[in-house]
Amino acid sequence: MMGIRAQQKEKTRRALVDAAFNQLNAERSFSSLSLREVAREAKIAPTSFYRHFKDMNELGLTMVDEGGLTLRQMMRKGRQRAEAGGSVIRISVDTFMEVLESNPNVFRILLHERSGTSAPFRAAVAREIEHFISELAHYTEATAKRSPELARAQAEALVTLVFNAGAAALDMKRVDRKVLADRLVIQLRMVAKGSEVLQQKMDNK
Amino acid sequence: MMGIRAQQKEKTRRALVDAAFNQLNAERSFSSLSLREVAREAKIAPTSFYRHFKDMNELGLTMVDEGGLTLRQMMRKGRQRAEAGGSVIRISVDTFMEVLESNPNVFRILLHERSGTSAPFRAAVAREIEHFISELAHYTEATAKRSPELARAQAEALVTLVFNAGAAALDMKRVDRKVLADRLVIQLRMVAKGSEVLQQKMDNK
DNA sequence: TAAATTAGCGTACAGATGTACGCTCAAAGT
DNA sequence: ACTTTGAGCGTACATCTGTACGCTAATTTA
Repeated sequence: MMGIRAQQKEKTRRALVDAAFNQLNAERSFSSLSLREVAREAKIAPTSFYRHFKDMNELGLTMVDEGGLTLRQMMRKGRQRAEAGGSVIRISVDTFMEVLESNPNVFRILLHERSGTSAPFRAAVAREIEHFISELAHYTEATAKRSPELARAQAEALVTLVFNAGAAALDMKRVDRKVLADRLVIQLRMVAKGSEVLQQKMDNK
Repeated sequence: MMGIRAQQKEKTRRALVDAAFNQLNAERSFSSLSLREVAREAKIAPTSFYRHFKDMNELGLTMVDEGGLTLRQMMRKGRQRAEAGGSVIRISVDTFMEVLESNPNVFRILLHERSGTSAPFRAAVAREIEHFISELAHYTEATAKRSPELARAQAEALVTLVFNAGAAALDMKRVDRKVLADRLVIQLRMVAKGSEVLQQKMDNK
């Protein structure tokens, strides 16, 4: 059990993480946040920040980790829904858009820092997305009988398209997001179909 | 003809733009540059910056415009090469990678600010990339007999995959870039093939 | 030739930033 | 009951930022 002291500390730590997440929006990226701003939002003195994180970088990596968690929860949710039958692609896109909508700032940090300026950040995000890709590749290899190379390329393309659409969707109105999602589904079908054809060509040689 | 005075002014202006481009690298994005840093690099006093640009934002938009120019030159080059025959996809990817390698910082600002925090920047980059997409869609619609909607979705997917690979390639060694380019070609073929199949299905109804 | 324009500079200032240091005082450990 | 620990605070400082203001000197215009 956690002592009173540890509980309070955890609470403040969360306040810091939440404060950082809350300051993110279309016009504000993590790297533009200052330590003092975050501390201010979390209602602690700037210098108290150091009781919890070595620096802003460490806070950021914590946030990316939480993003990874969200991604994995999303995968589980998608898989569950897919079991009930229906178009896997459609279900996945809908699930993605739902999760995106209810955790915009989690995706903001993932999508932005993916091509950000901090190498550790990029690596951390890449690692999380890699999970996604390799799981998808494995799944495709097994169920759709693709060669490992093709499965990998296909998975990568799918994930690229999905995340890219996600970044675009973040600051859209619901209506536009719907259009985007529909087009995304078509694009994913292109990749899936095309991959199938390429695989057939290889098999016939 | 340009007077001595106007010439010198233009020279300094270029020095500022070049200074900004030169400060960009994997660890340094445009938005992290300060007016003073740029002025320092260009060897002028900070306050002289204002003789050329209203603020850093205006400098940045100028840089994005130059990026658009590079993109259009690239398209022209790709088209010329493609006329000589061969795989359009392969030729396009190779051209892209070449241009990327010789103008890394131009692509840095385009690729980074595409998902950056400044709305005007995002709009400017989006406009440049939109050229790309619509030209490609038009081309595909004409030569491969696609419906406008499918051509558009296909072009968007292709461009997304290419630019995404470009962002990843920026900070890779030559060898890794080769692997990436080969995989990109496969992915683009998937999209092209898949689009073809989808179009056929539509036509047969 | 005289007057007007202007690119570039130096000084100056208010505001923000990260963080070092030492204090307090409630909780945990003994 | 005592000592130790440590989360949070306030003060302080050096550094950086954007930019206002006024000057100079060379070019352009009249």
